Amino acid sequence: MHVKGLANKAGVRSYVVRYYTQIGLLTPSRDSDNGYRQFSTTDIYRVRFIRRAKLLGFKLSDIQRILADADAGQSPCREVRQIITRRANENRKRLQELNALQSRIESAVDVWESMPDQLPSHESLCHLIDAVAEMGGDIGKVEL
Amino acid sequence: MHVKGLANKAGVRSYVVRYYTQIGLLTPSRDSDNGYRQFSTTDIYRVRFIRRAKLLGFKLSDIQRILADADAGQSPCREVRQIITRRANENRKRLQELNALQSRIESAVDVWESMPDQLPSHESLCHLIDAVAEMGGDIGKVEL
DNA sequence: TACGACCTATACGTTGCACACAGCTCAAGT
DNA sequence: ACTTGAGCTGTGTGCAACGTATAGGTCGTA
Repeated sequence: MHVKGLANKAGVRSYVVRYYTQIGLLTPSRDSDNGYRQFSTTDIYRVRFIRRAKLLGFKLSDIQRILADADAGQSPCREVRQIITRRANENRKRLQELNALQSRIESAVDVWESMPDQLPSHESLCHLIDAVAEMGGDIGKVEL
Repeated sequence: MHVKGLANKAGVRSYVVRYYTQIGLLTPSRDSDNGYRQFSTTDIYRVRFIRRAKLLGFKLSDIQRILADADAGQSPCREVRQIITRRANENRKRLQELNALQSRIESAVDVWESMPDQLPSHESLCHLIDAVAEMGGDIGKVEL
């Protein structure tokens, strides 16, 4: 099985398979004829496992550690429990931030409905955005 | 004013100033003595504006367009309205996804409380993760 | 054997920083 | 005047997880 074959059976795109190979999540042999990556049927389970783990919010680097345990014949479940607990907390915080962002956006849209467009002045590049800045919060790290 | 000066007055780190310069959000001249980036006081407003816009979920590429309008003496507000409306919808979708993810995670943690760790078998690399896979959903694109 | 659809490989672009490293500047101390 | 040394500067590289651009290889059919 080559790249496309595995990709189809696992439900991902070809470049995903190549990327996972590149970072060591998959370790195919090479077809001696043409040098193509040669995958086994267990790689199908492996890729599906990776996607399921990502569904739960695991990062690929997490998954790498988990798979390393499994490959070594050890139960990765303890590792899994640790990671998922940490990730759950991170996500909770992230969700709060995003919810706050969305609130800011939606109230901004509301406010702007009734405001006219205006040319930029010296200290205000766009009063629409400055208007929201009044609504509080310092300018810390923001992520989308 | 050099990099650190602007960074302090605008409330960001030095490398942020350098990055914004690199992508063209800031266009300092160069100190003829030593080649350092030379900023003006209006750059302080500019950086603060950028941070406020980011607070509202604008991407730096959005901001670039907005600032280009403002630099050309045109009101960027129409552009702003368009972008923010689009972004609001995107964020709404993203929030739904993240909420769903968090639900999956938390119920997974609950389920796992009562499950024992287990060695990986042929078709199951980690039954803790496989257990959640049963709970539905295909393996589409997932983002953290 | 020639064609062309499809596959492959590598390499680079994306976003918004964060950091490593080496060199430069400037004030204080001797 | 000279030497520290802290702190600043510049460039360059790395990160996550792909997506894409490009050039070339392979295989079935005619």
